[in-house]
Amino acid sequence: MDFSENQPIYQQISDHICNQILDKKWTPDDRIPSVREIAVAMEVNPNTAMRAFQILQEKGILVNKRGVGHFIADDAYETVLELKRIEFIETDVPAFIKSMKRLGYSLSDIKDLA
Amino acid sequence: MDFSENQPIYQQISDHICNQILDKKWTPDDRIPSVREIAVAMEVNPNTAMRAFQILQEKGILVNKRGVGHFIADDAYETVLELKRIEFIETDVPAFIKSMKRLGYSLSDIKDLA
Amino acid sequence: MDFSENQPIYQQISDHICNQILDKKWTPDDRIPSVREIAVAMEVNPNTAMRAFQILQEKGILVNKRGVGHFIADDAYETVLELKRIEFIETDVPAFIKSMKRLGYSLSDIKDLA
Amino acid sequence: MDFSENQPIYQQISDHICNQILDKKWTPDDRIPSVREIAVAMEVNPNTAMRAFQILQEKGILVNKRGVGHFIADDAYETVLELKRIEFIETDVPAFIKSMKRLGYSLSDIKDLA
DNA sequence: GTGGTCTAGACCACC
DNA sequence: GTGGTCTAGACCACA
Repeated sequence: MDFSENQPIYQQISDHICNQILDKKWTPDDRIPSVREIAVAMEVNPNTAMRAFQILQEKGILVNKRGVGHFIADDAYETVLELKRIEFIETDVPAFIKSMKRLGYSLSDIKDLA
Repeated sequence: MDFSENQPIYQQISDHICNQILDKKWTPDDRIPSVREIAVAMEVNPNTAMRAFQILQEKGILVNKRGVGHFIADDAYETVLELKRIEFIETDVPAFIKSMKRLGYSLSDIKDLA
Repeated sequence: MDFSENQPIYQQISDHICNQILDKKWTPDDRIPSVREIAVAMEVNPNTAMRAFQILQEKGILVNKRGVGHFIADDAYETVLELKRIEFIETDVPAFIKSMKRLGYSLSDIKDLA
Repeated sequence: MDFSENQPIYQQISDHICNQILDKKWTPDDRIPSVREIAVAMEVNPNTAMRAFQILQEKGILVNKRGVGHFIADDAYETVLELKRIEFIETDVPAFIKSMKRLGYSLSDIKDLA
């Protein structure tokens, strides 16, 4: 895992976890590697890893059993999908369409590019 | 004009100017409001507004006549269009397609939404 | 039984037991479920359940007959009542009154809510 | 300002700020002392102070102007009041009433104590 | 072993 | 000057 510069690392980590869930690589009740394990694996400070976990916990995507570890929440897939879809539909798509039109492209042009 | 949090303000300003040019609201030889005017109008630090201008000047989109003001360059439209198109094709489109697929949408879904 | 996040689980367990006593659901000489039983029932680490028992034992609310189990002490009800009343009067009530006033409520408002 | 032990410092700080707002000592558009200033004044690490600020920012109680500082949001008073009231009514009051009854007290007893 | 909090100090981008 | 991110390392409570 290597990190881009324009986004805080903790956010990239939490996005990565969301993607794992969307791709069904991690499913409910799976135990996530501990803060320390992730920190070592990603060559990152434990605090940074922790922060990623906390974000997801607040959104109800991860669940924390104290003294035990972090787990994928039961409805994590649905939650992530909904959150990301809302963001996509309400933010990404309009922005994309807007700059597409401004640059003189149409959806069929995009189709050809994809 | 209100600013998003994920992007530096000076970039949002310079993007805004580019968009004005793309939308043909500002055309070559138009005099652009002075740094101070912009700063006041946008409730922004003059340094910030200045920085936006400098970026555009370096790219040849604005030209500066000392003691007079900033003006839209002759080939500003073409320059902006090319720059933005490259960024769009190489960065925005792939990213858009990627998250589109991950969320289970297709281009025809986007068509319906647009 | 589900646990809140702001308090250690062992304390929540021992509070729970105290409440059973106050509500007269458990009375002197009743044998309390074994540590293992409680641990399984509450989906908790046996160490955690054990710790709850020890606290109550130190306060003279439970008594331990080795090899047999834990039992409610003779004067458990009185002991619990006194301990909890002190805490209530000296800590809970002042804190409650303070935030009540800050939020613009009076005791008669509370009466209506209750 | 001295801190209790049972609660994280960053939470006590953010509660303190909320109380300042409830008590109308800080009003909308007031600039809050910078992270560093607070850190020095409270003899706390800047990171800890920062965390308190972020919590309030997420709740819309503080607003951050980048490179400038943190400010009390326009509707901070209403927001805080509502948040705290909900917590009070839905959590604190029922818990208080419950243990009050369990300990054999009534609201008129509380009145005498207050 | 786990998470959680806190410190100290550095570095950066932004205004 | 401001906030924001990150590291390194310590310490603690909890299970």
